[in-house]
Amino acid sequence: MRSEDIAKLAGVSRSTVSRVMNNYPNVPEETHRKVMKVIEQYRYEPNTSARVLAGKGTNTIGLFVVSIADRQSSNRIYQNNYFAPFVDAIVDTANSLGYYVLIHTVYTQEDFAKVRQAFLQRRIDGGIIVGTQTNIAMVREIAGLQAPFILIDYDVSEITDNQLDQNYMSIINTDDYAGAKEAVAHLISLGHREIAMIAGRANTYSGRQRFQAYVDTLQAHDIPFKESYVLTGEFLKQKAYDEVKRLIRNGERPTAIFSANDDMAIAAMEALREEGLHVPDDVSIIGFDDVPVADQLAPRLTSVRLPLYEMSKEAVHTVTAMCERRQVAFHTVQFPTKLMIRESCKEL
Amino acid sequence: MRSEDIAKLAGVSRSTVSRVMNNYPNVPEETHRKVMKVIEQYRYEPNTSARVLAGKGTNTIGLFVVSIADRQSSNRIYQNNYFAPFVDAIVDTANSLGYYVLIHTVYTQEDFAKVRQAFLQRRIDGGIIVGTQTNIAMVREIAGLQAPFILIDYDVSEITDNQLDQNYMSIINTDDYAGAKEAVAHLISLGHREIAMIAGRANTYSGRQRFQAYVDTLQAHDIPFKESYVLTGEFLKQKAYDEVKRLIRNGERPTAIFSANDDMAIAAMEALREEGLHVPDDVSIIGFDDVPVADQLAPRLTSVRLPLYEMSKEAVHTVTAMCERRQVAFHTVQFPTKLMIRESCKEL
DNA sequence: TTGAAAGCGCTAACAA
DNA sequence: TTGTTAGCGCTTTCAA
Repeated sequence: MRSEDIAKLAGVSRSTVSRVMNNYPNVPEETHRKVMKVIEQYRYEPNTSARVLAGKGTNTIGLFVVSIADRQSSNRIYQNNYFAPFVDAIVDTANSLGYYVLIHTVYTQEDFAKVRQAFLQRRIDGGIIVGTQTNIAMVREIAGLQAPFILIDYDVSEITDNQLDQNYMSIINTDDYAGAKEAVAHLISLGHREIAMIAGRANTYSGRQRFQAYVDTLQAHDIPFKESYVLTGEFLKQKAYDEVKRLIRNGERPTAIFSANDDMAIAAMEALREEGLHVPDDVSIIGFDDVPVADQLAPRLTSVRLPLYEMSKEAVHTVTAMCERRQVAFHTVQFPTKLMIRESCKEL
Repeated sequence: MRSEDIAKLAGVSRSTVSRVMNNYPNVPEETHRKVMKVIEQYRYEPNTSARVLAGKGTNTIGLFVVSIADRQSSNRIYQNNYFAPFVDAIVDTANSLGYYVLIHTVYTQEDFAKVRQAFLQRRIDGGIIVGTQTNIAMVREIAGLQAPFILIDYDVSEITDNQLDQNYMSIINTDDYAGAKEAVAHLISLGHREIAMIAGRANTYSGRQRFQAYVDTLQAHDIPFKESYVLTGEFLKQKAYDEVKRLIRNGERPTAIFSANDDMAIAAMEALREEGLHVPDDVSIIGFDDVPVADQLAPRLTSVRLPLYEMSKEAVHTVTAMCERRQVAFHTVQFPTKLMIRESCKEL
């Protein structure tokens, strides 16, 4: 069924059908009703490709999830404790605004070609990129596409320093620094001074911020920084697990561990258990992200909550506003975190 | 940059550019190279809408997640322990086959209009629907769209009984009956005879199969069926929690509970704990789905594993094959389940 | 208020 | 082997 068919059935021209479909004001109510009746009767839906080709938007946004896990890893699909709620919230919000969401996962540098393609092939009006590792070349390229996009978790200063075209870009972050500071300060307030950290990837903004806050907060409380207490977890369960095992077997005995994300904290708990150490009696642990399961573990994990839903909503609202030219200025938001105190930390 | 621009730069016609882009055989290597060079230099990507309008496929499949949770529920996004791996696996598989995925969540009857729209507007070449509740009218309507689609978890006999057009349809299930039977038999083999069940929704195929297997297996072992032992959990955490509390407060004391999914099993564990009952010492529990967290709980949850990744792969391969006319026949597959024995069940 | 017609960027049948 | 040309189904300008 094409607009021409509807036009014939309603006794009008294709133009009028189009005007009705697009709610143009210069259609008398009578005509509108007449055409609408046929449209509904035949459940006519205009062909998206045709309307896009004729100049309309796609009403679709791209969601690109840059994953740190291997494509090969067979349990990769179980590693997205962090991303799933994002995807969920973004899809929902977009849907509720009448947008479709084209989703693509990115594992390799070559996969990035796919995000460029999606824009260049005009499959989407705008995009949201989550999980980006520092990659100014990539960001510059996307910025050059002149299509609206949002980066979630990216260093704003890197954009400004490199004088990128900011007209189509926005950045949404959480206040990772403040969140991490609060977490470490919490441990210190419980009497801990031997605090190890399982660090995230240094090539992500959040990874760097959380680590820097750890360093600074120790210093602010006159606690010496120990190199051996810094574990490189890279945000990966397995890495964290191995590092914690190594730490313990080296005879190190921190009384507390601050983990840059919950997945690693969970892996750490497992490693500690296997080494005969009890959480929180022997070692206190704080995670980051407050993934859904944090509250279902034994002991329930103390963690820094990120307002993922609000962030996703903001991302979708911003990108669609940009798509519709309702908003043009470069814009960055930083959402506050919240320390969720549960059972995994003990006062010394 | 349009194909015409490329044509000019390469000194050929648009047709030749098109032939190169589509890997037509009748282009001499020389010409191919010449054109390719310009294409790569300018990073030309053909406009998707134009090629679709000219008769090509969209290279996009729709993924429709029919959710049982409320759109309103603030913690809805945390309720998708089951769907997240599906989405993940489907997106990945599709991406690896060169397909994009358009994802949409469906909460209400009206939302179903969106899946029809996606097809009718020709946004997608085919679709996968997961989480469908029995809704023969809906299935009939989609079948009438003459576009390939896959139903995951749907009663095959309902399709055949209703004589639906099967030319564009396939169904992928797990052997829920066998899985549930194995789970209940496991409890019985541990000496349990007082076995309650938290049932899923009766309007889903898996919900019905799991329940029927419970009934049949009890009977096969001469264990009387007790109406009061059937809790209506509807696959929802909250419902299950409330029902378990009610059961216990009514003074009922089953020694084991078989739950139709893990989310409800987790809720049950919480409810039992609050009632002062210990798992597995006082009550044994088996879940279904084997969600990622099942292995991280305390005690680690015994559960029936579904091969989600394989199912997703199969779904994507089938739907793309149908889109490309490589496969046309109606086709249904049933994947085997596997009982993962962990710590939540005790021998009496 | 409405219709005719041009054009969006591509593919494919046809002709050369 | 290559180019010309006619659509694909819509929106929108222009003219009536």
